[in-house]
Amino acid sequence: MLRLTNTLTGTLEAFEPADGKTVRMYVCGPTVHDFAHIGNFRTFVLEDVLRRHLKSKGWDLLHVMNVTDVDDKIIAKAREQGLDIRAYTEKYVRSFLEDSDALDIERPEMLVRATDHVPEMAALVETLLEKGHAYRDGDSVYFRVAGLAEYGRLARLDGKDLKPGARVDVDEYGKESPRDFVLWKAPKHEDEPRWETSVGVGRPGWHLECSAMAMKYLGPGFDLHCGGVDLVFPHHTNEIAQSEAATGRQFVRFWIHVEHLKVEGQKMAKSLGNFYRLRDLLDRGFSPQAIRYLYVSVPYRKQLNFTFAGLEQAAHSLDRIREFLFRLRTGRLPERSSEALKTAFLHARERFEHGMDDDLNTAVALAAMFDLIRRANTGLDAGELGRDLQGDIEDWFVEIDRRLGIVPSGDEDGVASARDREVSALVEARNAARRSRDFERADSVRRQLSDMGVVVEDTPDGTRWRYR
RNA sequence: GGCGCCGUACCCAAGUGGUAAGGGAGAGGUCUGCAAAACCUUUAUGCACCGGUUCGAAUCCGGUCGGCGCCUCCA
Repeated sequence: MLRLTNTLTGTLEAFEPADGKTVRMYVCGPTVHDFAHIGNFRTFVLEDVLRRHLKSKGWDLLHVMNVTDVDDKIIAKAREQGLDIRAYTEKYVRSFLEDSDALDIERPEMLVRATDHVPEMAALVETLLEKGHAYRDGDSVYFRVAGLAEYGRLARLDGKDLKPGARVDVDEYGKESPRDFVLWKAPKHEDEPRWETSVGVGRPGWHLECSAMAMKYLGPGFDLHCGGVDLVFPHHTNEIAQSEAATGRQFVRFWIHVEHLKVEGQKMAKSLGNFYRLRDLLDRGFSPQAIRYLYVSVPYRKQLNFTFAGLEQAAHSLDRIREFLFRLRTGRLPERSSEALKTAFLHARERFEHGMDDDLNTAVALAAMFDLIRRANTGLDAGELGRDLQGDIEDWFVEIDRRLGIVPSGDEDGVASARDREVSALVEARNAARRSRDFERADSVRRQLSDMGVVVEDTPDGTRWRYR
């Protein structure tokens, strides 16, 4: 049984899709005004882990992710560059998808852009106006929070504690109350992007797109909605308010929020010089998989302190997995395994699943995997791991990879290329030298291989090699 | 000021009343021509600190100190 912490109640609750079959899930995607940073990707990777876990439970998935491709920053930057917003954002949408692929993030069933759904948003505004939950000020439309008893429940605000002097957008002077938020913005400048819609000329407010698109594709009420913790208020709070005011029913059953990451103990900020995009880390020689491992190693509800030392540790942890699989695949194994080892294998698999079911406790899941690695290595040494388990264990690691995306591939054992044949010849030459006890020659070949990025290891079962 | 989270070994981290998982790093050892990998041993009588509840607390309660988040840009 899967249990997740629902922000709506603040407690761990058993989760299953309302219809028992298909999980309807909406995720707040990137605002494409710039390249996504490593903080964004922590959220997206952990949402991906959730997505994969839900699939493993046997449910179908309808996962919608939005791309916010119109907002103040986009408009300003596009204008600076003399581009229309579509042309401006295209580059960042593409880059987001490339980075997502590099991090092995699965594509949602639907990726939807705000600017493709303006009519739906306008329709939602109309409904809110009709029902008296919205009001006009000039060509702008605002949502009226007053009278909604439930407002702010998600963020645990009592609704009236707006800090005096808090930031209030200067163009929203037309609001009846500071708590109200804009649904539809009248154009401020001549060259601003605008849409002619049933509610008038202008552009949508921030929160509107998610309500409109989520309800269009997932229905007025659906199972799961995810995002970073910073979205709890105001974004998700306002999504709930406007959606439920329009439909009169519960918008989302489960809200899941991913904690932020810090960098070297501090908030990541351009002004602190600790702001990283994925590309920045790859340029420093870190693998996307090490980055993903670091994300996965800390459960989603805990702040992750991102450090380069931590990233190196993650890379080393990956090495341990890689070494084990290499040994498992290349070892000379007996026919049968010991009962104790079989039991340990089943126990590890169980513990992995229990960890994941317990609010996606990825740290426990990884611990279960490493326990099995240690136990299997011992078994390999003692000759108690047989061919009857070899395939099962390999299959399990394929499954772990399908679930967490953190298992190094076995590419080094792949189809022999011309280079592979060259390496094999050198390895054989080295062994010939070793047999004739010409260790100087043997070591010189080892150095040559090392320069080619090849690691050579001598084992009781013979010499094996792989690319570093 | 209001609401909330966190503080576990050198680093990361699990743990939600029953006597400290896991990973990385370090030290010693086994194996080994060398090297690597692997394995074994080792690194918290103690979980920020002080009290309390309890037969028993890292886990519950109160307080103190420290760090972080949100209170209309934010993943």
